[in-house]
This record gives sequence, C-alpha cells and structure tokens, in this order.
Amino acid sequence: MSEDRCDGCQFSRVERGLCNVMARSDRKTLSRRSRSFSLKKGEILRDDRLNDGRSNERPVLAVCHGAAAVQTWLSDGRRSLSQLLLQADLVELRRTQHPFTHHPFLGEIFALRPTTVCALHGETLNEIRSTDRSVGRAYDAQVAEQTHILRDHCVNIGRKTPAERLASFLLELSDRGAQPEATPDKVHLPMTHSDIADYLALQPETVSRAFSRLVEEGLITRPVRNATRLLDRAELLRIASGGRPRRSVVSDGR
Amino acid sequence: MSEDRCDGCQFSRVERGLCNVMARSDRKTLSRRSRSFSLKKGEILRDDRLNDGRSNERPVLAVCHGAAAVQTWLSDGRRSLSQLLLQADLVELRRTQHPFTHHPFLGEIFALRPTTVCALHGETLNEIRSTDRSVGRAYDAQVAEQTHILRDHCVNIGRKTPAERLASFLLELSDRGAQPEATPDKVHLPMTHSDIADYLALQPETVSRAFSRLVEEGLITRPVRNATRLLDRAELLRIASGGRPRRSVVSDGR
DNA sequence: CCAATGCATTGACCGTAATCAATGTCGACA
DNA sequence: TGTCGACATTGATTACGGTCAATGCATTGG
Repeated sequence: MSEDRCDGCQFSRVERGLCNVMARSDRKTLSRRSRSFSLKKGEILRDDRLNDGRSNERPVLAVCHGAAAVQTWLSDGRRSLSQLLLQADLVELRRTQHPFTHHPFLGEIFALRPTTVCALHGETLNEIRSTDRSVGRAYDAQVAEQTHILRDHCVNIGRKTPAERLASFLLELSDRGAQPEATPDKVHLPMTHSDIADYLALQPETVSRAFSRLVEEGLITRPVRNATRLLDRAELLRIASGGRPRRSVVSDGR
Repeated sequence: MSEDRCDGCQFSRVERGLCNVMARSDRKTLSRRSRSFSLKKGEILRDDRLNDGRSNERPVLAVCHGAAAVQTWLSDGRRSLSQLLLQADLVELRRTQHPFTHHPFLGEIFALRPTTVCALHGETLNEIRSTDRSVGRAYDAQVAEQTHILRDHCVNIGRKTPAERLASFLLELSDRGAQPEATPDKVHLPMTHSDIADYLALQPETVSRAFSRLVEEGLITRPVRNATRLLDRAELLRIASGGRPRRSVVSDGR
C-alpha cells in the first residue's frame, strides 16, 4: 500500500528531507514497511498507538506535512511544548515510561494543525543508512540540528524576557520556515497563542502583550491573525540575543 | 601517542560508554586520530580550539572524566548552561556562528570541574560505525538519550517552581550519576550553586532557598557542601513531576 | 443574518522569584 | 593558626510576569 504516499510527500524540503535524499527504490521499501498517521488539529499521537505488535524498537517519526510539537503534562495540569516539529523534521520518542508517574517526562505528539506524520520502520532505515552514506549524513544532520535548536530553546525560556523569547521564536520560525509560500519575512504562525505560550514558557496573555510591544516598536506587523511580517530583522535579532549592543557586535564572548 | 589514554579511560560507564563498546583495535585507531583536552575547573573550550587545520567537519566530543556544560551568553551578560555533560557523554557543537552576533546561540564547553574531553575524529568514527553495528547503536542511544534529557529540561525550566526544578535536578544527577563511589541516594554535586542556578534558570539565592526547603521538609540532607543524600525518593519524584497526586498515580495523561 | 464559540486583547491586581545587601561558612595558603 | 577569598545563606524589598476578569473580534454553522 502506498508508494504514492511518499511521492506526494516530495515537498519535504529538498535539501534536508530524509526521504528525498535516498534512492527511489529505498524509499519504496521504507514506505512499504512504514505507517502514516493523519492527525486533526489538536489531536494527540501517543507512543502506544505506534506499538502495533511486532517490532519492539521505537520508531522514528517524520513530519510529512503540517506542524506538531512534543507535549508533556505535569500532574497538576501545567503543559509544556518542548519541541517544535515542522515539515521534514524527525523525532524519536521514548518508549520507556517513568516508573511511577505516567504522564510527565513522557512526551506525546500534539498536532498544532492538521498534520501527517510517518512512522518509519527503524530497522529498515538503519539498513538503508548503512548502504547509502548520504542518508546517514542527512539523518545525523537532522538530529544535530534538533539538538542545537533544543539547546537554544533552553536559553530562550531560561534567560530571556517575554519580548526576547517572542523575537527568538519568530526568527526561529523564519529560519526553519517550512511554509511553501512564505518569503523569509512573511512568517506563518502554525499555532495559537496558547500553544506559543506553552512553547515559550509564558502565559497566553503575556504572548499577546509581547506581540503588541513588537508591533508598537515597529519591528513587525500582523496582516492576519496567524501570520506576521518581520520589518526589522536586525533589530529583532539584537533583541533576541539579549539586547545591549546597538552598533558593531564584535566583542569576544567572554 | 597514547593508546594508554583510552585504556585509562575505561571507566567511562560500562554499558553505554562508546569507547567501551567498540573493538580494541578500532579504539586504538580512533584514539590515534583524536585529541584530548584537559580543562581546569572554570576553563572554557571554544570550538575554535578544535579547529586545528585539516578536517573541516565538526568533531564529536566525549567527556572522559569530570563534568562540563554547554554554556552560552546573552550579550548583556546573562549566562545559561543548557546541557550538562557528565562522564561518557557525547556532544557535538555547532561550527556555524550566528551571522552578526558572536556569542549567543553558539555554545562553548565550560568545565564545571577538572575535566578531560576527547575530540573524536568524526570521519574515523563514522567508518567504525559502518563496520561495527553495535557502535552505531551505542552512538544513537547516546544521542537519543541527550535529546530526551534536553526535552525534559525544557519542561523543568519552563514550567516548574524552583523546588520542583531542584528535585528534578537531583534525580537527574542520581539517574545519570557518573560518580564512581556513589550509591544511588548519595548524590555528588559537580558544580557550584551559581552553576546550578544557570542550569536551572534560577538565581543562586533561589537555589539556596530551594535546598533549604527540601532539607526542612526532610527529603534530603546535606552532609557536605558538594553532596546530598536523598531521603525520600518517591516524594522527590512526586514533587519533580508537578506535585498533586499523593496516592496511586494512574490517571491517563489527558 | 445572527448566534455561538474559540481566541485574542486589554486592564487591574497579586504573588513569586529576582534583586540588593549583610552575614556566615568553608577551604586554601602563608 | 590566622587571613583571605570564594561561595553559601538569610533577610528585606521590588518588579515582572502570572492570574483573574471583562471585552473584543473573528470564524463557523444554523
């Protein structure tokens, strides 16, 4: 079933898209042993849904289309979106559960909007990796990129003010920007303020105020509800990296 | 120079230590093409120090002994430790620098205590990977583990109170515990309160108060300055995961 | 077309952790 | 042993973002 599936999926971004890198034949093999899921906006893909019998290895998930996030709950209802998953991103969830507690630390896939994800058959993927060097490289690059983004994100939510976080976020979206029709400065927001809040470790109200501030400082506009236009990229970047230096940033990192 | 180096390094933790998994001969080859660095406490290893001529690929770093962290600065002096690196951990830093700004988003290795790290020769490592399947698995497991920890950490610093963060931190140290002489409940603290603060996105004073609180609640004791004994692991875990449920944690994660 | 619903925005107030400051403790070293 | 310096602790105050509440604005569907 479904060699088509992957053919329609080509618009995983050309350069990095794992499935684009590999040979057509490999992709067919992989596709045949993989499964895809369509998630409605707000739908959750728990790892137990992936657990259909046989292979006990945890599958690698690929976001074919849409946008999702790794979501975790604290036991009193606090929510956190720890990782943003855009088109062509790979993610590997933990199968292991926390000994006593169930929910926290686990992580489930939350669809920020209508999304299709593909559960790749790990063993097959490994086989392909070992024969096709470029697939291995693409995979490693993806993983390294995600790690880098996560580290960055820790800095964002750990040490930045709301406005700084939002600026960072908009630049992140712009850089990763998996939107077909987007110019670098027109950034599509694939999620609600509430989702942004849980990603940036803020409250929705605070996100709203931060937006307002960036608007009234003339750094962005908001033509429509779920999009933004970046007017002053340099200044946004300055804010995102902690403020201060107005001219000539050359000082060494000490 | 130095096949000894790696032989002395054996106490990278048995199960996961990458260098323990591979064949002795491979280790020698890898070792010959790698370099090691001794860092004094507080010393910084910038990626440019790794950049000795030839290979332009970014090396994979392994922490042989000690403890370090990925450190980044915001331009006004705020500091963040985004990733804790304990014995046997692997880390791959970004070579790329941020276009204008220099310091933030980059990440440097900060030695929390006297530490030796090893810059593995990436190409050689890849060769070994492709011949020895178990090396590949060990490597992937390490990377997946680190990713998982980073996600968790985002939840910690994003949505938890100071006491909750500290509880999580102590449990993390206990779980990852790379200390030779430590029982699970005797946790060695490889860093100052100030470092802990920058890891947990708090101020040193707040870290201190959080410690005091856990002590007066009878959950931990602190026999010496840089160590802690966990008295009530279950309760610590309860706190770390957000509080509430006192008995029987079975509710589903909605 | 209007109602209903889900989000977003704005304002007022409050609480927690950051900040500022003083004191205490440990360890290194002469 | 005593001094110094780094780090830790505790207290008082402040400020920022969280919380609560009211209003506004769109999109959907009858």
